[in-house]
Amino acid sequence: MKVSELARHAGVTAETVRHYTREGLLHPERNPDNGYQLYDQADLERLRFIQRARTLGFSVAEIGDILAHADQGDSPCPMVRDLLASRLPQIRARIRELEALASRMEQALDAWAEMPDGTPDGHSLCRLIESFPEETK
Amino acid sequence: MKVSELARHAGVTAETVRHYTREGLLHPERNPDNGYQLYDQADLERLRFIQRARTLGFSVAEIGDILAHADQGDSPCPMVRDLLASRLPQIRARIRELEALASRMEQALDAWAEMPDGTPDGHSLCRLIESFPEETK
DNA sequence: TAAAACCTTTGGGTTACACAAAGGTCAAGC
DNA sequence: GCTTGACCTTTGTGTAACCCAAAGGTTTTA
Repeated sequence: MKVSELARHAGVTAETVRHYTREGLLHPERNPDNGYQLYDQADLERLRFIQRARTLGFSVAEIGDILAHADQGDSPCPMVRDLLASRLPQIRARIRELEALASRMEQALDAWAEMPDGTPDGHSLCRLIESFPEETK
Repeated sequence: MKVSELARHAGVTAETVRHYTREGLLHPERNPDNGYQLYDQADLERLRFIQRARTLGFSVAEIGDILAHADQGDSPCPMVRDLLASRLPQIRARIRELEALASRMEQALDAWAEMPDGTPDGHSLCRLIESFPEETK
């Protein structure tokens, strides 16, 4: 398979396939006649593995490590468990941050509903934003 | 004030101040003797404005636009309202994405609790990940 | 006066690709 | 045989908001 063919089979763009190949996650052969990259069925499975791992939140670099371990015959499973377990609280923290942000945004829009637009006057750039309380952490 | 002084007053790093200056959000004068950037009280207020806007989710580029408008004497308030109103649903969408991700991660950790680690065997790289259902969207 | 502390600019790193450019390859139709 | 369109290659740039290192000048302080 050529780049685009593999990409089509997996539902990604050719650029994505090239990216994973550049990053060392896929190891295509080369057609000696034209230099084209040639992928086989195993690469397709590998690409699908990458996709599954991506939906679980693993980074491309992490998946590279996982694949490298597996390629050496070592079980990547303990690493996989650890990565996921340590990433989960980070995701939860990020969610809380975004929820706090959304609350601030809503609160601001609410408070601003009754405020008029102002013209910058040297003291105030935009009273809407200035009316917003500063962070106190 | 020099870079680090301004930074200290606002509780950010000197790098951040330099960044905003490079991006055109702050316009320090120059000490002709040594080329140092000189900030005044108005710059400190401006920096605090930037911080408030950042906590509301505005990007540095957007804040640059807001400040540029204000500097021209135009009220940036309508822009500010619009930006915030259109950003809010995006934030909510992002939250839902992350919640879905967190669910998948939890579900995976649960399911894996009873699974043994495996050794890659040519068919399987890591059954943990492979056991996870593919995305069907 | 020497060292510590701070200033400057330039350039590279982070994440996961997207995209454009310049040029070679290939299959199909005329 | 040749043109055209589709696809391949590599290289380099852009994204967001900074962080950090390097090399070299300046200021402050002991």
